Amino acid sequence: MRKHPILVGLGKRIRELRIERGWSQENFANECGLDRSYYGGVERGERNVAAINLAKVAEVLGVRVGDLFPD
Amino acid sequence: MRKHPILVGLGKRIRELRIERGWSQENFANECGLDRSYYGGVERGERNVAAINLAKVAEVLGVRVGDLFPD
DNA sequence: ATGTGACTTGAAGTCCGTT
DNA sequence: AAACGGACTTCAAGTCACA
Repeated sequence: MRKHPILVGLGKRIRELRIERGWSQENFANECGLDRSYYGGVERGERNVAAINLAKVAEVLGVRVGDLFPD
Repeated sequence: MRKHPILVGLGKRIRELRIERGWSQENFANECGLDRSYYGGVERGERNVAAINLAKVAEVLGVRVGDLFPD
């Protein structure tokens, strides 16, 4: 599987924000309209997630898409 | 899914930044390691570009990935 | 130099399950 | 609650010819 550093950083950041908000992966994934299995892979940095799904995640988290990427 | 507003906004922003730097689509795409035709589609909002390609574009533009998304 | 349509291939994304 | 797998279907990635 792929573990591109960009994706790992992205996954870690999203996970942080989700946990801050007290969501489970499963509930959060459902809220975003994503499959729980797929979403788990995103947090683990194994999925090269595309822009529209990034936008969905950012919206549910209540942040801008840019905030999903670590500096 | 094609011409999604998120993608159109993203493409416009990327185009702005590219033109500011005086690149042609073709030269810029090559610099990013992308095909010019594919890249053109990104600027037109016709491609749901994924995180790794966003990272390539941001790097060549010298901005953070978050800066590619309009507020 | 860019827009566009058509195309193939590999990965994105879904749906079920078990650990 | 989360990781992980199999078996799918859909779409992003990447390329080309032509306008």
